[in-house]
Amino acid sequence: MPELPEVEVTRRSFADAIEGARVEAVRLGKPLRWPLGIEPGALKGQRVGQALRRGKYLWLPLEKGGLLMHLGMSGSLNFSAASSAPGFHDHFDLQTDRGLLRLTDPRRFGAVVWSPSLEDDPAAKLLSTLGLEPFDPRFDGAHLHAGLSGRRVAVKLALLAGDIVVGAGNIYACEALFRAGIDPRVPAQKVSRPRAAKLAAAVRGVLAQALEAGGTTLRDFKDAHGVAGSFQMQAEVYGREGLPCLHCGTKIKRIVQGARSTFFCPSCQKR
DNA sequence: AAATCGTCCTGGCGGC
DNA sequence: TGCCGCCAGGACGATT
Repeated sequence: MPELPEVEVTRRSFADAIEGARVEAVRLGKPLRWPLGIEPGALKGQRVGQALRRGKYLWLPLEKGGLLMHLGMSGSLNFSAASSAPGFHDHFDLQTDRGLLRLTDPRRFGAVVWSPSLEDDPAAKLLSTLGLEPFDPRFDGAHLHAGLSGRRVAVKLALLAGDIVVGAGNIYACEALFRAGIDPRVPAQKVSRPRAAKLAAAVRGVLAQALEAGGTTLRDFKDAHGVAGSFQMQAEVYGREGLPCLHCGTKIKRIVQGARSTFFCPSCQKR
């Protein structure tokens, strides 16, 4: 599932190659999460700018507005000089004079939405609830602690909500909580200031490490050149139910929080 | 305001 | 072996 590292790895893998390209054609496949919001033909002839990332969204600027893209659960973007016939799960093609940018997304939770700018709807609305970027210097223990305060939900769910800090989805939230030694079930408001600082550092650390590993590839994820990530090899708790904790040997436990699996070590992670 | 729940979708897997 | 049913999972939008 593309989380921040996967989206950033994707961005880096095609941003330079596509910048300055001119749109030649747009092809839509099956409907994605939201409609494109503009007549595809209207994009023709426009130059592509520098791709940006905000949270798990990508913003591909065009001369008039731009495209806000989300990879959803199973999406990946591919950019190749040679164009090819679309496959069954290819639902958005941006043909340019430098190559074809294609969104492949079997589950179609992803989206490509045209917006007149990042400051106008629909992009502004979609981005308005997002918390700080994890590598923003303002994201620290104080910020995280303030964000967690007054919330009775489990700290794991507060992290996943993305309104305090963006980018940590299910895998990295589990990993960060393990690194910080915090039980994922602890009510958010019960996380002390020092532990919040530890957790903030853990979130940054795990996302940075995943970025270096090219992201996590469980099934579908590939960067824009088809390269898979390898962070799944370094995960300490995610997907390791029943296996011994790499630190203490206790069996890793799996519970369900907010209809999602949480993996944690009952010994290393305290309330 | 915060929390909960429904919703979207389909490959893959467990069960029989 | 083949079919069926269930589930994961990001995040919005509605509801309580």
